[in-house]
Amino acid sequence: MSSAADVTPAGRVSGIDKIERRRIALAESALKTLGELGYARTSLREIANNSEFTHGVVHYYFRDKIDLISYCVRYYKTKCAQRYDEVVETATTPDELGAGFLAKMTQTLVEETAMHRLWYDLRAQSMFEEQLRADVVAIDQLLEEMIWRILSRYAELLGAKPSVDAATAYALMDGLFEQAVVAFADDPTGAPERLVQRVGQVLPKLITT
Amino acid sequence: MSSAADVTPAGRVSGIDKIERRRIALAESALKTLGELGYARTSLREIANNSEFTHGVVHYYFRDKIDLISYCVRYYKTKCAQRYDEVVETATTPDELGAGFLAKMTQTLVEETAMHRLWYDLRAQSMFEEQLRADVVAIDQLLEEMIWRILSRYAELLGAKPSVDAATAYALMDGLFEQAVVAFADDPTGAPERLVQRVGQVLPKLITT
DNA sequence: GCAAAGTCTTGACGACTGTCAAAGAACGGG
DNA sequence: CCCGTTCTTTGACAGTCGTCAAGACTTTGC
Repeated sequence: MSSAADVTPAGRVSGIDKIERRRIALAESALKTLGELGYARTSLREIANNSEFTHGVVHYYFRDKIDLISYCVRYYKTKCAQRYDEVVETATTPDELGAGFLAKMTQTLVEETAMHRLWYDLRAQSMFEEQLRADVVAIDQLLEEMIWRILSRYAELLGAKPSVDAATAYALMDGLFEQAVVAFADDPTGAPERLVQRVGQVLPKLITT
Repeated sequence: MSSAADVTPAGRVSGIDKIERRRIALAESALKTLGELGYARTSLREIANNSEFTHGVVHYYFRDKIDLISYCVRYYKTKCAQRYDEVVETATTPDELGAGFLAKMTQTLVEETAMHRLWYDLRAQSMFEEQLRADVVAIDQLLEEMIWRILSRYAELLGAKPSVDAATAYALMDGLFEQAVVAFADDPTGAPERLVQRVGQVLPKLITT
């Protein structure tokens, strides 16, 4: 498992980078705990216990709990942004793009279940805690753009055009994905296959030839 | 404001009914607080404070916190089940059904924002707390059937058939609605209109003439 | 009208939370 | 090597949480 807190080849890190690396290391550890327990049940002490640090260190690098969570969310954002970009860039046929998209979708559903659970949790929490709202909105925007890149490229390869706007397309795909995440949490059996079947059902309806 | 704990005209209530009425009154009060604060920030004392009862009463009628929340969820379920049934039964043309559906959808978005926020919160929590899972799954099932009644009736009035299965249709509609609820929580301006526009965009694509 | 059952209030408990401050360790420049 | 800065540990704080129990009040059955 690679850590983002690796030192440079020179063995030294500049001061500002060092504290940034600590923050990243803490965020990664916190995300692991958050994904396991959810926002409500995760305490700073629990985060510290599941890491190599003590609970005092957390407060040395983050002003308070919201600051930490907020940082985690922003850090997480950078990871899921370009998850599908490779598929979009390499696919040369509609089928290839569709298959690649579905494959990546089920892969992330299975391999990063905890992160997705956490995302839907945090999005719900943002409706009650306005301090989370800005970060959540930003991630939603990012995901919407990602879906739009896929859909418009898919239409382009078919010599067609998307028949819905970006926000609608994202809401539809997200609805299917969240359903799969909830179902997967309840019983992993068959959830990925059902997701593939349903997305495959819907995707052709979102373009006009 | 009518309470579900009204006494019968005779002024007496049977023993079993009385405790059931208390539970309902407590659940309604709890739902108000839950919708305002969300699952994580709602304590039993807060529920009691926002009601006419003391915190001891809560524990007299409910074994523990999960028992109360679970009861609230089941109680809430019965209210949203037949929300759209009237529209389905009275509409005689596709446009009438579509318009009625959209009108009810935006109405409940605006008037019952808190309840919807709570629902998406609880569904997310159910992925971490398995005690909530059964109730959440039951409600999801109910909502899926509701959407299916609308869509299949809509298709019927058009002399057509739905082009997606019930689970897919529900996931799509739910994705659009959740997007609207989140957007509405952030900024109520225009969210209902955007929801109408998007659902109107999608609905025709879910049937094959 | 009295005893028994049911209902409610009050106060307490142990555990947990976020936050902070003071003491200690590690480190780097002089 | 030593001293000042940076980092870390530890322990404590005030508050809140869910839970429970002992007693007071109310209703019911006879």
